Amino acid sequence: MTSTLDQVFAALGDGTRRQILTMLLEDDMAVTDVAEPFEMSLAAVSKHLAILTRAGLISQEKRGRVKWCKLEPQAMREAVVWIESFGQLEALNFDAFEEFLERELSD
Amino acid sequence: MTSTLDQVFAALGDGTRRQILTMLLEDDMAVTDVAEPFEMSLAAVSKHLAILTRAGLISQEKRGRVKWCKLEPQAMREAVVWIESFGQLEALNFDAFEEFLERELSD
DNA sequence: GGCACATTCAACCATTTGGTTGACGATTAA
DNA sequence: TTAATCGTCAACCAAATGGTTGAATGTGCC
Repeated sequence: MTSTLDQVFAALGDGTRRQILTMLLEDDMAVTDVAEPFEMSLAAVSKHLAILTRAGLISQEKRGRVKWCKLEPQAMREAVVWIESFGQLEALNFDAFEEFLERELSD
Repeated sequence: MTSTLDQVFAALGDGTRRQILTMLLEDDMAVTDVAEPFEMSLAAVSKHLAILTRAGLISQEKRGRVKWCKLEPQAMREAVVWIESFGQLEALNFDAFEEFLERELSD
């Protein structure tokens, strides 16, 4: 049951990585610049970026010797849909909802 | 930097746990009943429930020898707020909602 | 060419996760 | 009181996380 959803949520489950994503809202950044505000090694930040890349939350493109990190916010979409749909489901009367589903999916 | 947000996102980063949350949408459940559809030991499910409890996504109350699990969906609120800050959450699109339903409720 | 810079790789370490099995304490029911 | 049920605990295992350091690889600059 390893889906993208697994990786997206897991990637978001770390404050350092959420902070990186927030930084990338402003602009694309080189790995070294991403690492600058953190009190950890460059290699550690590089690993965080790999996890974000694997989850599809960022992309990395090498130009010259610099690797640029770019936010890919649509990767969050599936997670948003899950979490938001969850909220909507919760508000529903489940029995009525099942009837609705049967009607809707039976053709 | 371990926040509730860390725990909520990390807890959601596992398909088994998301499925448990979906099951609990319908009604409160005993641990044994939660475990029933899964092909893993009761002890394993018990650990998943502990992780969900630590994240605040469910609560557990023991009555007699049965421990009841109850969804606490407001724990997701902080996560929704965070994720919404990326401006990706437009009005929920119905197609995506249906996709979600088919994924979550098909089996 | 040679040096400095940007980034990753490799090896290591401690902790957490996701699973197992078997024993155990608590509770209910016969 | 004895037996069955509910759920966790303890010990173990393999794999992943989050970090370190030091060496290696590319690339740009003088």
